[in-house]
Amino acid sequence: MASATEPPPPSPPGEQMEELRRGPWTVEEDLLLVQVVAEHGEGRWNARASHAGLKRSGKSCRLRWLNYLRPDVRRGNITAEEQLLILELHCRFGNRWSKIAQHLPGRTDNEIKNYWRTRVQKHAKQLRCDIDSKTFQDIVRFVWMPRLLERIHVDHDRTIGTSLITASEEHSNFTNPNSTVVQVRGDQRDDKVNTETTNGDFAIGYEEENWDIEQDGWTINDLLNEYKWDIEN
DNA sequence: AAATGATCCAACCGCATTGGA
DNA sequence: TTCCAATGCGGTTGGATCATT
Repeated sequence: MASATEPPPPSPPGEQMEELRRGPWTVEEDLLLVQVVAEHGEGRWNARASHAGLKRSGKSCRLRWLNYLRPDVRRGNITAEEQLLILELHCRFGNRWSKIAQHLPGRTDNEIKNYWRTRVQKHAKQLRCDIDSKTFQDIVRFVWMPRLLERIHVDHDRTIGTSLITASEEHSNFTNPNSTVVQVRGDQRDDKVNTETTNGDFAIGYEEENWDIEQDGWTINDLLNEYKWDIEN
């Protein structure tokens, strides 16, 4: 936390009264913050802010550091593995974002929260069910999570180059060799979802998914019942 | 090409908790 | 024990960007 060489106490009264800056951070501000944290470490954010000459609240500095400037912060798309972990952990911890973030190195609570709100809640909305409902929890458990597992499996095979079959074949065989259910679902969804790419692979990306199940004549119960039946047999 | 709507995400806000004086 | 500043956390907002019409 605080280093031996502490910055001087907060600025004089005149300066304290100065209006604090808000909104997006500039490159210059980022550099100042990085520099002051490198010199004095994290914590005591109000002192750090004034020491660096930043017209920002300590709170704002802390948030900027933790969510953006920290060297170990991981940026870019949430991977299938991470998605799966988030779904699992959310089952266990609920909206305890910081708790969930502890299990995803480099990901911030803010990022996970945003992921949940934008992607997961969107699906609940599309399915016209409450995100906290048993129905949606079942969909997550029995449909979404198996599909993520499947995707991880496919990606893994593709990466190590041992799979000679196409992802589309894999897609229908993985969860249950006797099952065609997942494949049927995939085929029935929007073109954007499981579009076959030029190399014959399936783009099963979550980002492209669009669960217009009811639009395709499938109700939530149809989906759950059939999928439950399928995994039980 | 312009207008409009949808989506994403950085940043803010308010409340709760912690820890030191 | 009480007070208060710092910190942590979850919810919310607003602007930028992308997609669609």
